[in-house]
Amino acid sequence: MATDRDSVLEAAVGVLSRRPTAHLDEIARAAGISRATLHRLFPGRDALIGEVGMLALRRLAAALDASGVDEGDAHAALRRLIDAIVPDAMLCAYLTGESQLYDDEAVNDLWEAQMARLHALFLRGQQQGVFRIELSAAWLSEAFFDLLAGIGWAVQDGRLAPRDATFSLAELFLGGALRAPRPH
Amino acid sequence: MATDRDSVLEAAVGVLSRRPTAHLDEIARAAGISRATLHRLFPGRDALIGEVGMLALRRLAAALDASGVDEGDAHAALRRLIDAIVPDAMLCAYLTGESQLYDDEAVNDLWEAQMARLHALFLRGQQQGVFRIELSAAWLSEAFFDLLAGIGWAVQDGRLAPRDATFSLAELFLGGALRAPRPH
DNA sequence: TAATGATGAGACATCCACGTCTCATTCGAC
DNA sequence: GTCGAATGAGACGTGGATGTCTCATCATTA
Repeated sequence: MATDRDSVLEAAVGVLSRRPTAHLDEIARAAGISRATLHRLFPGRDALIGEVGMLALRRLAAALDASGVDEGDAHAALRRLIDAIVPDAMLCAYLTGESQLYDDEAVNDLWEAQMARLHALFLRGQQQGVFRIELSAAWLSEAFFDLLAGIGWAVQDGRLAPRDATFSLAELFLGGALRAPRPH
Repeated sequence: MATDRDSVLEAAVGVLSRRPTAHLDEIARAAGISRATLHRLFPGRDALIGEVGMLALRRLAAALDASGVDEGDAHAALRRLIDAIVPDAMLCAYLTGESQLYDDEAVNDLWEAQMARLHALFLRGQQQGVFRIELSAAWLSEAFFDLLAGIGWAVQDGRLAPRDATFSLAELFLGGALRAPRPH
């Protein structure tokens, strides 16, 4: 049973990621609480979805902080970021997939702030000569997030072993993003 | 004004991709027809969404056919496939994002058939020694589709120039998927 | 043990999108 | 020009999810 808000939000992601239009009954059941308690924790459906988005963005921001992407070697920072964020890949997948989140101003602001950090990381990496300059930093940012979301789905659906997640993401993305020949 | 079914379906994708819960009024208006006519063309919302999925899958199948992915050099085939499918990237993006399509049996069957062709392409490429074997063919298939969807979004939202679409997809993905050092 | 707070279960009204219908108008064919 | 089919506009009933409420039960604490 999940009584605290974050536990409920994680349960909500598990349901909403698969069926974005799932009834609140179903979400409440998945969280092990009643619909009444769900309403006591979150005023309504919109609030719940918004809070899920904010949770995902807090996790993303925490991963960006923990991996120190804002300065230093871009290649190493990106590898640290991959290690840090892959456990929350499914949250990020929901973040990109749920277009309803774009209506939430608070979510949007925090989202753009984190994407700006990611964009800056790739731009710095290009200036450092480690990332390819034929591909725009904006595209690298977006593609990274797309693959991260893909990792989340593949793991959740059992098509990819959790053990292989970070490796698969890092090797595929860095293979296409790094300027230097692949180090072997 | 779009009177034929496919034109309506394309207009529907334009709306549904951004707001999957958009009202039928909005879809009809986007297609330039009335809600009554929309109902005459498609029995209901589920049917409409299912037909959108089938349209996307027909386009995908056509691209796979046209690029001849089922035999021959895998690398060249994949490049031909990218050229052929990028114009319909947004349709593919909707295909992966709309989880409701998973409930449609006809969509699911055709979807798995096309994904099997893609999977076979990567497997053959690995056997030919052109694709990396450290990454599973399943993951390569999925990642390719994730990036294809990302291309669709980036172009639609104006973050990527349509001219750069095929290049950005091909360079990033092939850079990570090809076994041989990048040819330059 | 008694009391307070939180939770679960259920009932209830409300709202809104959907599906269906009718009718006037328009377009196209002959 | 006339007829026929197709379309647009609008009204209407319905179903279902949501939000709110009440009440009984349970856990925690004094």
